[in-house]
Amino acid sequence: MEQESRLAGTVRPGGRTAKVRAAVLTATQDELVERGFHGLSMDQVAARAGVGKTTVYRRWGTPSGLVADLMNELADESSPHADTGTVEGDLRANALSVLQAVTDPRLGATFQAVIAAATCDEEAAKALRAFYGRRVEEWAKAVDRAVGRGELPPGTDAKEVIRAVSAPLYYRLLVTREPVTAEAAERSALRALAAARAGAFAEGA
Amino acid sequence: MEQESRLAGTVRPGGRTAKVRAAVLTATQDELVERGFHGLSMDQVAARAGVGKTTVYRRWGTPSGLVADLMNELADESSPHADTGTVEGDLRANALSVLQAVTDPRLGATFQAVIAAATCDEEAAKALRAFYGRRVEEWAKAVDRAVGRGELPPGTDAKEVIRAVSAPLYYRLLVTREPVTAEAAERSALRALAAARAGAFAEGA
DNA sequence: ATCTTAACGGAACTTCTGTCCCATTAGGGG
DNA sequence: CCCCTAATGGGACAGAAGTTCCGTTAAGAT
Repeated sequence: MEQESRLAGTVRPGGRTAKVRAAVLTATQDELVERGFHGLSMDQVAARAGVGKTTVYRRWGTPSGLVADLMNELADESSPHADTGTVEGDLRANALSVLQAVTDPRLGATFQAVIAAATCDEEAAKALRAFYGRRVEEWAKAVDRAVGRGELPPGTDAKEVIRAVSAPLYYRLLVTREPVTAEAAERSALRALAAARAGAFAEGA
Repeated sequence: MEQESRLAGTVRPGGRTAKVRAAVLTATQDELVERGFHGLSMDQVAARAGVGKTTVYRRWGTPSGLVADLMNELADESSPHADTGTVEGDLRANALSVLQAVTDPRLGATFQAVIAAATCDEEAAKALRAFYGRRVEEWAKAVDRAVGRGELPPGTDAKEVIRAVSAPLYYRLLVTREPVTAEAAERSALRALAAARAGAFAEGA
């Protein structure tokens, strides 16, 4: 079997191809907002984007593929991370940035869709990991700075602290499905901070 | 329009109907383990359960409906919660119980499916809330006991502490999709405990 | 034991999903 | 500027998903 070549649209990614991709990804997000991942239909996306459905099937294959590509697109837009001078300020900023993301109608719908897709599609799971992996690394620097300043115990696992800030917000979003509020975000940041100060994120513990 | 009556199978829930439900829910879980929520097909479930597909469509309507009913079934099986004598012991027990649940092939696949379904189906979302609401309440008693004993500050939000133990584990399961290990569970319990001891779950904070 | 009817199941049917083929359009190298 | 071909798009098609109709089975009341 001949080595299956790269995806369609990668050899000649000029004007038309790029326009098609943009139109399709926008249409995908619109559909996600209106119908959710479960209601995402390739035909519908093609119609909405004004492109042939053959093209959508050929380039993205499945709804999961669409959603994974959408996430990859979002991952490229770098998230500006704060440097407020204190861990507390930085962690609050982080929590609020997560809040803003999951609260935004388009982004929120997209995240939920990717997470749903990732439960049974490896491509979507990969896109999800890539997105959060990068984001967590960026914000982890704030924790490392805090350790340097002596605000947090040496050996503190910076990435884990950042994940601990996000986790309760995603728990609310996905599991308990309560509204993710600014108060919840604040509390989440402060709780992670309290645990970090107590050394619960340090190596030995 | 005549008030649409109650669901099929609720007026005469005797032997046959109960058997059909059991067979269908078992088949649903089997399919979830093998194919995931995305691959759950009503026809396939009907065939596997050995019942008519008409019956499955009539009683459950959609894959989300199947999964929601499955979750309701699981919610009825009460989860024994521990009383080890210390908060630390109880929170660890809680974390390990979550670990066990999400690690179990059948339960884990079911949880992921319900969470995926809940992102765009209100019925599934409701079943999910009911399941975790009850579970959290049960385990929250352990935190209340700890407050009574003076192990944790007065005014500690017991349910929030319990949610804080679970959150990082679900974050791993759903978002970062790293394996949920016993170490992760232990740490999660200890971090929630550290924050609670520091008063980060108390009223004012 | 008998009767009523809730619930089930088979089969035909419609709609939607996904594939294939081939003509058309336009990127980008020469 | 022209040519080659990557990429698109329409239309026809096969198969799966979902609906409807109606006859059959058995729960539960009398």
